[in-house]
Amino acid sequence: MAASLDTVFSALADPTRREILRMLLEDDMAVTDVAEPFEMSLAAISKHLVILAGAGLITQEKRGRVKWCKLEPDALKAASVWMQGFGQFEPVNLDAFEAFLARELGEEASG
Amino acid sequence: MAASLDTVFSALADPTRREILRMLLEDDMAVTDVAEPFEMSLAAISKHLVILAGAGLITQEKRGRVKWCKLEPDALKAASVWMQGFGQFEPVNLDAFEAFLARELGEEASG
DNA sequence: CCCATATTCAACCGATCGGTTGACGAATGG
DNA sequence: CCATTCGTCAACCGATCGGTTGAATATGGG
Repeated sequence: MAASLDTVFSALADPTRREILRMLLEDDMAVTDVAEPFEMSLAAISKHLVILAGAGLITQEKRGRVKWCKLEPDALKAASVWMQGFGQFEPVNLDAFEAFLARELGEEASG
Repeated sequence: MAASLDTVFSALADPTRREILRMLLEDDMAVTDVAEPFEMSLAAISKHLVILAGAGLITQEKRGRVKWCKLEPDALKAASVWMQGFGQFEPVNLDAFEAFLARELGEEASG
């Protein structure tokens, strides 16, 4: 479950895989539907999905013939925390602070 | 300067390079000193440093014979922002909020 | 000047990566 | 039952990766 920083960062290093994550942000998808917009084989996409699952960034559940892919954003947490360790060098980081507040408060207001 | 997400994430995917960044968090270092704690050749470390510089995560400045390596934490910003796009799925993320506040306020208090 | 130090370059190596293709297995439905 | 759809497996390919070694290129100091 808790994948290493190695696997998470290397999973994120490929633009196809990042695009897949972005697509899954909107909704869960079947493997075939994930592959559709890409100009590469289904097998290639299937491999990318295995790598994303190995990094914990998605989970896959088979229902009938169809394997559904679901984003698991929590897997980014360890990587994010690691990166935050370097943020202390930024003078105040007001931008990030405001973005953070806007997101949290916006969520509270609308949820 | 502004490196791609590809180069940043793949630079971060290697544990040796992450350890180098961690070392540079404490202070600027010469190439030879960066290499010292690792059980691999100087040339290998030199290559790692080139990759980190290519990703914008460090800069290197030659003074005399010695090439100094300096952390550039801002290079993590784009990657961090990209990752934050997935954070909205986390219910409230109080942990991150508190960590953020602690860091920012702690800096203000001690600075 | 000459030698030591600091770092990179160049060639090489085996392993992994990202892709292909074709065969295969598993579930669906007329 | 049989054709079809969904997805993976296996073998293969060229390219890139992470490492080595040895030579080359500065630079500094006595």
